[in-house]
Amino acid sequence: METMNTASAPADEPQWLTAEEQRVWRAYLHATTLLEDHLDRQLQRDAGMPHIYYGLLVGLAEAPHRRLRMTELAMQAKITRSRLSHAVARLEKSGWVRREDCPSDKRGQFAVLTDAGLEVLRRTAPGHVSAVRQALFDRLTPEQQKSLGEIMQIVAEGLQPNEAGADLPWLR
Amino acid sequence: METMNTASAPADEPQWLTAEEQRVWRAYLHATTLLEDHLDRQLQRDAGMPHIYYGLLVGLAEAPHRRLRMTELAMQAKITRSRLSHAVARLEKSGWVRREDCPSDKRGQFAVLTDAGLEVLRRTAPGHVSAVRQALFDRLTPEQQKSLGEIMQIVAEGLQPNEAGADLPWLR
DNA sequence: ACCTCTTTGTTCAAGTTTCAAGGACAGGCG
DNA sequence: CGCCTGTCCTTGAAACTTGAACAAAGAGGT
Repeated sequence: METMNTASAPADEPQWLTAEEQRVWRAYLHATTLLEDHLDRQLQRDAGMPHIYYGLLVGLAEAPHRRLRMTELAMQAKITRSRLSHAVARLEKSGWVRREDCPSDKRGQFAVLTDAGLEVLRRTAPGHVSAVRQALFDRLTPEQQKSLGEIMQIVAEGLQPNEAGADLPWLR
Repeated sequence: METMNTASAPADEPQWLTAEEQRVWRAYLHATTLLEDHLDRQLQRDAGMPHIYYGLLVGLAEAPHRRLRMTELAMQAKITRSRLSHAVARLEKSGWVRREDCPSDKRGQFAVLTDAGLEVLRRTAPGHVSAVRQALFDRLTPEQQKSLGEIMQIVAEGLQPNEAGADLPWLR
């Protein structure tokens, strides 16, 4: 719990955000929560499921044979296996996903997108894409889009549990 | 989905995201969910509350007399009044916030940051700021930080029902 | 005063997420 | 084989979120 700052900041003083950094951080928080809420409501209304569940169906739709091992699906969606377990149970109840045993590993389960699941995607994808466009891409210049992609790529890599050579000094 | 259109902008065909846009969008989704999870866990561990609750305390700490009307606090945090009601109930149970009646409007309630609440903030803010730095600012160039701020500002404004000291003539 | 519409904040029920715990299998090693 | 140890996934309870419905009080108009 000690800070090891020695250079520009006093040893035990935290490095507060500058005024400019605060503006950026708040804008980030506002934009991300507003957008997430917006898309959640859009999908709940039009597809009957929250945004993250929709993302699961998309992940399955793009996978070979429309199926993925639970762990793979969880990693792709950046959620815990526990959360995925509950989510798939719900999607199964809705008839959009079905579970299948893995023949080669008896612990394993496949999540498989059903025809009904694919149909839901087909029906709701245009509206969702449109919502994303309206909220994000339509408002940004090509340069901003490019910049956003780079920035988010960097941030995501930095937080990936077991990737990238992030051996930064672990000061807190 | 197959049915691909050949023209650039057919009237009734959805405008799918380009490959580049998809990359940006996925990077955005991954980065934001990873960062949100990361900060949620950091604060749950160090402060005993989720990120959004922490934001409520910060909002109160910065308000005059460390107090805000429920609706104002909800707007500032970009959450519904219902959610805020539950959150404040929980924060009250933890002793970090207290409710007070509004004298001028008998329906109204103030959420007031207690001394214990301020103390929690004082104790945990450095660690949180540090976490934000490590995950975000330390990884971006000054130009990227600036760009991120602009982009998020635009997105937030686009989704805000209506804000910014806007006294615009609203045609009804 | 009266009536109506809006605002404020809460509550209920249903749904979702988290964390800790656990069952079942796989892989390696003596 | 028997015994670890790690991986895969599920479960249950508690915490959190959501949307609709609600009571109470303000705000205006007539």
